[in-house]
Amino acid sequence: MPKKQKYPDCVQIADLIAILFSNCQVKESRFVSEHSVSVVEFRAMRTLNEFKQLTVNQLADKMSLTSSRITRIIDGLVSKDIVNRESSTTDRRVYDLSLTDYGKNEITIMNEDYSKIHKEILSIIPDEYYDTMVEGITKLNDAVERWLNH
Amino acid sequence: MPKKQKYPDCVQIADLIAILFSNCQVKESRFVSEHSVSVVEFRAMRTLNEFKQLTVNQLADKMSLTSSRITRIIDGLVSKDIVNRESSTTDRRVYDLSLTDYGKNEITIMNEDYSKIHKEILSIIPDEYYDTMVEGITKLNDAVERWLNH
DNA sequence: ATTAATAGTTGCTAATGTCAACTATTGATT
DNA sequence: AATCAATAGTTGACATTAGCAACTATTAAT
Repeated sequence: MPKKQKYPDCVQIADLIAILFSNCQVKESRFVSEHSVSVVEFRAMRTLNEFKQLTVNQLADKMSLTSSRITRIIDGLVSKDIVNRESSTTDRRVYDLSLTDYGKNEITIMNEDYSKIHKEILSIIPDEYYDTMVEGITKLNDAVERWLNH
Repeated sequence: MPKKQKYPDCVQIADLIAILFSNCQVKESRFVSEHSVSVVEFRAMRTLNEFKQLTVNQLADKMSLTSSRITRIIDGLVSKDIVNRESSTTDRRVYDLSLTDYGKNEITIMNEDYSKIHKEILSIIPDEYYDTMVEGITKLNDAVERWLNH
């Protein structure tokens, strides 16, 4: 049997993704505006919290930004005492970046708040649909990621 | 029976949405880089294509931007002969914005291409999961929208 | 007729981001 | 060991995206 696609145009889903994307942008900026960091700073903090310690280039890679941009972002976070920037002991060209104790505390609070917002957002979805939703979004994300890597 | 939520923390889904959001950003900018417009310009063109004719304030509202920003965006699109900016006949303070024939042609081509990319992205998802995915994303989007409007 | 409100534009500023040139250090080659 | 190439991060110059406040022109209200 020849392969036949059920939904040939994908116009509906393309629109849907575009709208979701735009709404999430508004959501993100509204969230950070209630804390004392910016959208990128929050992203950098989350990344550093996940990987514990990264070099400038590694963080640039994780965040899909240039090392130059990372320098500036980290400058800001160091001045707020959120990030430690220490010269590597094995290679003096390298800087090891990690969260300070204060930074760890801040990101924990923000993550809790971030989850709380999503809990609030998702509270209107009945429990029995939750798995369907997670599955749907996971599939979409897998598909987008695969496309981005060719 | 007291209400009991099945997934109290929403940490997983919050992370998932954050990752999807970031991936979609990369996807959008890669898409527009293959055409001669920017991400916002594409968004403005799509909005004008959907509503046919809008004033500056109406477009600002649809795009969640300030009228000041819209002026600049439209300046660019007018200079590329994509948008018509005509003084309203009923109220001389108002400008009616609409796509030119060239603009309509361009957005049609871009939309086809945009759908093609999503078709490509979604081609790895088996047909039987497609509905689940659309449903999941729709539910998430409804929830985000409801949260944004308090 | 005067005052209020509205629609859009412009100047200024901030945040986000890239690229190219630079410094300092490390690795490779003869 | 000395030189050259590669790598890591920073800095300067610039572009884009965006908001706010002040402004002009027009319309609505008293």
